[in-house]
Order: sequence, then structure tokens, then C-alpha cells
Amino acid sequence: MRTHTCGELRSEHIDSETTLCGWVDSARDHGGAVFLDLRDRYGKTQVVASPEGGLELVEQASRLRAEDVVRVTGRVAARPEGTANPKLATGEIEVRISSLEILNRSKTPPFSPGTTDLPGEDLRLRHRYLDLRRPQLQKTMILRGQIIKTMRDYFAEHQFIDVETPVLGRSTPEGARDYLVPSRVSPGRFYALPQSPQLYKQILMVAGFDRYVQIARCFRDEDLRADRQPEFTQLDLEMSFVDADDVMGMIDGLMARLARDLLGQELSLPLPRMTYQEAMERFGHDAPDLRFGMELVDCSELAAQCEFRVFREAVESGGRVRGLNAKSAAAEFSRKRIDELTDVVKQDFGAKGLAWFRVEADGKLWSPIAKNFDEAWLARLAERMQARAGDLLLFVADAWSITCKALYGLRKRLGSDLKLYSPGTMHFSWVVQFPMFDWDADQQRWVAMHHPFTAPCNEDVDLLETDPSRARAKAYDLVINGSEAGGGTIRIHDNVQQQRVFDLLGIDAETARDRFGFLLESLQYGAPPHGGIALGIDRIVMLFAGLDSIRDCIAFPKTQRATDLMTEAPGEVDRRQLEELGLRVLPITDKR
RNA sequence: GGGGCCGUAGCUCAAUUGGUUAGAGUACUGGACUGUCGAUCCAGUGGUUGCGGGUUCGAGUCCCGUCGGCCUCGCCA
Repeated sequence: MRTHTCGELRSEHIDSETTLCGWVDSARDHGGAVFLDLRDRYGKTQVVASPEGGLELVEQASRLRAEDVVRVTGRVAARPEGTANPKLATGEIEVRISSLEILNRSKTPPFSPGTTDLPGEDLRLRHRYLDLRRPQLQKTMILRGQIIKTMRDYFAEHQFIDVETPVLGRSTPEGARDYLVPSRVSPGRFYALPQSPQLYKQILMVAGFDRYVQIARCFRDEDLRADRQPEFTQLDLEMSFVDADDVMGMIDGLMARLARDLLGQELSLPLPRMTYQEAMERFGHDAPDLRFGMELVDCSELAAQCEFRVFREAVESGGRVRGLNAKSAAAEFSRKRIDELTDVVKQDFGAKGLAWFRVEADGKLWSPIAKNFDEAWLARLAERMQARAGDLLLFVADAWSITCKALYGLRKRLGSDLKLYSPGTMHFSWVVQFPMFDWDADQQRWVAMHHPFTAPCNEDVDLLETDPSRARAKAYDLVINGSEAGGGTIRIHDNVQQQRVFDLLGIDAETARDRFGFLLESLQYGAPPHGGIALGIDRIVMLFAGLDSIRDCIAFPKTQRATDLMTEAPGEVDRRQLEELGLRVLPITDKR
């Protein structure tokens, strides 16, 4: 139908005949001549209908509106002196058309793909086909394709085998809430959509595949966030006869390739690594944003010696007093803005309050609570915080975990408010040696921090018996710009050790056998040491594209309530469908 | 489940903080125009202020509920 795309023609094509197809991006009707910008995914080209082509042609062109689909034929011509458009790649030329065919008319669109005032996201999602016409979204989807292709190439070069695993699986007790699929043939029974292909890929290692990779769709029925969708895509892989370094090294290579090919950025390898413990101490979070400093400073020792009860008692009751120094930010943060920060820290992270000091020109600390401290102590605090005139010091005195959350939240917010990093910067690193377990106070039991198949660090194996809280796992998370881009572990390949971990987690033998007996059984038939990782592709695309929302990286994303505004999924089903499945929907009673 | 922001013309927004007939830009419709490229100029159409209730002489504005979108804590790796 066409000889060229709308992004293709240049001066060298002048005087040749061409046929283009595309959408009318804009139409400028001058009465005599009509200028059309024709758009397709490759670009835009200006085509001109003028009386030389016939009055009927001009008349036809003048009736065109935005998003009509047309096919035009004409001669490529240089634009008249002074009318070239430097904003278009094809701006040196235009197509003087001799014929115009309307392939399809468009209703007046609710918004134009070229709009600068982006409409509300609900409207964009409802008319996703229009939103996806926007160059920005097309660019992101193209980038996504390139990232996936690079991944596939890379792993093929490294002898990985792409294996598909089932989407209809069975529900596992731990982890996220499952999406369930009722079975018609086995009434009352349910499949679960995979949260990840975890168990299958371990079985593939037992089966001797040695290196497995898959681009796998995963499902988790949990509440959504800007960077979380109920169905998402993972680059999932598993390797045999490896330790954590081997897996991380493999991903290091992938990241270097991606950064070089897609960002033009050379990474120096190996990527930096930090232990979980260090990350929590220095940044209060297991996925620290290392694009800027402003690290947390522990002032607990000092606080224990001060007169201020809030500080002293926080330490005496086993908590911490930690702070951070927002360099040169005192002027920028009015009392009102600090109050806002205080609200965030209290409401979102459960902190009791936020203490703050402004560093005066003479280096002294000023604060509404300064009267609670003697001057010598304040001087020591200033020194510990490396305070300089104009700095703003913020402190949280609370339980360890609350100081982590609150200061992490503050640091993240200040980092972006104070523009402590430039938007184009990308920082890749690893966080390693996560704790094996978390204590669940509600259920009074240990829960696996990653998943129950994670192997402990060799030197911590005995801690499983003596002090599980201190046992560290062979776990590693890939962190990009303060986002968890992926995570993996070395797995337990020994049936006895696996049983021991289940015991510790309070998963009794019967449950274990019922839910993943097949895995335990397979481990008894010569399972090789193995481990792997899964990378969140949607997030990686988001980070590489410099976007804030994962929805902008997925062609057809869901809303925060996990609905699709275009298809209106989830939808109701016929009574007959339910009957076939042996299901009955309970009446929705309020507040059960 | 909790906290917060938002919802006014097809779209993006405004409406002097409770006051008379809810405006602008854009889109759309009609007209003018042969060098525009966010075309321009003239004219016009377009409103259940998300929905329901309440307070008030009077509600886009205040209150309660509800629906929807977003951010976030919990949740989730």
C-alpha cells in the first residue's frame, strides 16, 4: 500500500514518486492549499494538496480531520526557501500529492495524540488505542521491545535455554495472595496463577537443564502502587552449579550490555555491592538510592547523654536516634514545609515526631527544642552531623525500624525536592546477605524474608538452630536508582535442610508435602546446587525510560483497583458459567 | 483496611473563598484565506459542576454518603 513510511523521506528522495499511509496529525487549510501532517510510528511528513493537483483534491483534503487514516501519492519536493521545518526529521521536504484516498474516517477523538495537556489517566486508559498513538508511549514500548530482545540475545549467547512453565499451577501457602482459577473438571478445586515460576525452575535444574531463562508473566493479588501491577513480567532465570557471585556476575554483564546499548552508558563491573545490614544503617532501606549522599547518621550514643527526654528515653528503651543532614536546605524549608515533613513521618511511618535544627551563620544550632540541650552538647551534635551554616538537620527518635522507615521516606523526598541527582543519572548496585527470616509478631512465628527455598549463608547454617534472627541468606537484590529491579537467591538443594527450614517456618510436614511435595521429592533425586534471579522487566523499562509510573511501560495496564478501563475487566459472567464451575457468588454484604 | 489529593463544556483549566445569566483556551460546526507547521481571522454550537442527600434566602464552593482516578501506609519481593 505504501512505498515509504512517514519518517523516512529526506532531500535525497526529491523528485521521486512516493505513496504514504498514515493518520492525519494536523490539517492546515489555507483555502487554496491544504497542508497535512501525516503521522505513523516512524515519524511525520508534511503533504500538500494544492490546485495544481486539482480542485477536487484540495476540496477532499480540506474535509480531513485529526486521526483520519489516509493514503496519499505524490512527488517528493524540496520545501520553498525558508519554509523548512527543523522540528521534523523530514522537515527539508514535503510531498506534493496527486491523489488522496481516505482509508478510514475517525470520530472526533476525545484527545489528540499530539496534545501537550495530557488528559486524565482514566480517559487515557479508556481510550488506550489513542494514548498508545502518542510518540512518548510508542517510544517506551519500542524501548521495552529492545530491552527484551537484548535480554534474549544475551542469555542465548550464554547457553541459556528458554523454557515455558505453566500458568495454571497450584496455590502456595506463603507469599502474596494468589489469583485463583476454578476448575470445571474438578469442581471445588482451583488453580492459582503463578506469583513466579519459582518451583518449576528449580525442578528444571533438577532435570539437568543447567541454565534456564524465561520471560514470564506473574500475578499477585495485592494492592497496587505506582510501580506495582497485579500482572507483571519477569525475566526469570536459574543456573546450576553456581554460587551468588556467579548469578550476580551474569546479571552484571546483562546490565552493562543494556546500559551500553540503550543508554550509551559504560558501567564499571562488578557492580557495587552492599550488605543488607549496611544498607539499613546508612540508608534505612534495603533498596537505597545511591544517586546521592545524605546518609543517615546514628546519634544514639550522644542522645543517651542529653537532657532532652524524648531523645534519651528513645535510646534507653532500646530504640535509636538517627538523623540526616540536608545540606544548605535550611533556607528552602520554611516552618510550614517542615511541618509537612513531620506529618508525613507521623502518618506514613508511625514516628512520634520529627526533631529539627537549623544551622545558623555562626555554626550554632537553632531549633524550637534547642532549649532542651546545653550548648556543648549541641556543638557535639553539630560536629557529628558535619553541620555547616545553612544546613537543615532532621532527627527521628524511635524504635529502630521506625527510624529506618521515616528517615528513608525523608531522604527519598528530600532527594527529589532538593534535586540532589540529575534525571538522567542511572545507578546500579547489589544489596546482599538479607536476613533469612522476619518475626511476624501477629502470628508469633518466623516468616521467610524471600521465600522458603532460600539457602542460608554457609557460616550461618548453625544459626538456624540457635538464633534464626541472625541467620543471613544467600540472597541478592539488584537495585537501580533506589528501586528494587530484581532479586534472587541460591536455593536449598538438600532435602534435609529444606525440611529444617520448613519446620522453622512452622510449615508442618503434611502441609509441606501437600503444597510442594513434588519439589521436596525432586530434591531427593540428585538435585544440583542451584540458584537464580528474577528481574522486573516493567520496572527496568520504567527506570531506563526515566518514567515514574509502571503503567506507562505496559501496553494495557490496570488501574489501582486492578480493573481495565478499556475492556472493563473484571466483568460479570453468566449464571451458566458459574454453574458449570460449581460456584455461587455470595451476596455482597457490607463490612463482613 | 487507614491517610491524603482530585472530579466544572469532548479535552485542559478558571470562577473574587456562600451571591445574580458558570467563563477561557482548545476541539467541534459554518465562513474567509496558496506557504502553513500549536496556521491565522470572523461567527456559532456546546454545562444534570461525577452521583445522592443535607445545611442555607441562596451551594460549583460548606457538611454527610457514594462512585471513579491518582499518591501513600499496611499488604506485596
